[in-house]
Amino acid sequence: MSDARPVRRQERGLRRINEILDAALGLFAEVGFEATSTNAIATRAGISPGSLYQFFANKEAIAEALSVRLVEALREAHASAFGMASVADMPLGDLLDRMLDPLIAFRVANPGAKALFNNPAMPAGLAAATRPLQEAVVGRVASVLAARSPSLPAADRQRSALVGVQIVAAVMPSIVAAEGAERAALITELKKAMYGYFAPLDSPAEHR
Amino acid sequence: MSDARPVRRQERGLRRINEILDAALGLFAEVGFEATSTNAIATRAGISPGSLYQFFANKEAIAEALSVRLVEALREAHASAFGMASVADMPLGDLLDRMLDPLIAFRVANPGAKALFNNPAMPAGLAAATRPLQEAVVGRVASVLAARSPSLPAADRQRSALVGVQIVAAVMPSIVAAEGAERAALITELKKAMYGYFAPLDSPAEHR
DNA sequence: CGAAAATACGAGCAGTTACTCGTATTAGTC
DNA sequence: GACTAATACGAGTAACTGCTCGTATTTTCG
Repeated sequence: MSDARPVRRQERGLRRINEILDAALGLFAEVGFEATSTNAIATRAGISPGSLYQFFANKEAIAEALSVRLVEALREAHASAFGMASVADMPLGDLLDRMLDPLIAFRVANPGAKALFNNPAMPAGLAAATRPLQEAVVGRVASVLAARSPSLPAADRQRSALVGVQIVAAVMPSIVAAEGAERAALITELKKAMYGYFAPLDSPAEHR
Repeated sequence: MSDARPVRRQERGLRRINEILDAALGLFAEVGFEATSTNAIATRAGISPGSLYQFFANKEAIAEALSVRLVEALREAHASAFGMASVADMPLGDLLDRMLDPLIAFRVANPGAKALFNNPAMPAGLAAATRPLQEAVVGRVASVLAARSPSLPAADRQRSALVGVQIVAAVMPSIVAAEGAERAALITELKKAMYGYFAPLDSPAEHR
């Protein structure tokens, strides 16, 4: 109802935006989305509360921007992992390695991402802000599934992708929290679970 | 540091405690733990904020008591489902049905339980309050695993139980949210995932 | 240079939160 | 019936929340 006028950002402003996003990501990692106050974000970013609101309309908008930044980063991580290789022809085990390893590396490197990813107890505002992220991830998995199992009905495919993503999301916090050998063991368990779930759905060429 | 003196509850008090717990469970289901205010719990329970604190030291203590109540209810649900039948000899598919069906029924009937169960984004206070619940559930699964696969090292068994519980916890909200055919389909998916994960660990008598 | 836009500040606002406290009522016990 | 402990009330408190606003500085650009 008021000004929809877009602001012409200068370089300084773009830098600030990134600093704010970094601060928010760190705080989300440490105390979660709800418990992170906008004043705390501003303080960690080294600016005043007023300045923060020069760049973001509200707290939810920060989560949204963060979500966009994460989709982008994840897209790149996966793109480099897949390269030109066709997703349809790979053995399932290799495919899981190629999809999960970058994702795990990403989550280990960005513990704050946890707050943004699909998890069952997401506060209302956050859920709205990260819906595109969730959909991007589930859609990505569904399209891989479509390539490998063209005979699977679309609804089943979508549901399987969702469940697969939820399983990964469920185990990921333990993986990120663990270290060394225990982390490796948990990663193995996750892959076993994913393999056990997807192998029966997979293209006949794959399993025995 | 102050009074550790236990209060001698009268019947009226015990009734109030249950009313408070019911109110809290309902609100947790509707808006989540963090967003539920203690004043709102008191109001729904039909008492004043002051009265609430006659029975619970703080908000976290309410979650704790609720957690205890849920462990109890769940224990009963599972006990009646198992009866005398030995957990060690059952086919894996049957075992999964017997463990998961009552759990799903319980969660559908108690949507508020969602806030109390293991989920990755649990606020700090709630996590502390419900740790016993998590441990009870994981321990239960681990002991079933121990009965069926005695050769599995204890550490592996514990880890597998944890991952199994996390998978269930991850898919459960979707199941509770869905209805009719979609819910049934999601339950099937969950069981497929659990079967795929546990079958390779299971006692040799079981698979093929 | 000079004006407009972008960036910056931080005290402060209205609202909410978990929780307290002084006081009143009710129930159990001798 | 009297004494004590349990239950009940609800206005109040201090802290904190997301966010605003008046004002000041810096940058861009003609």
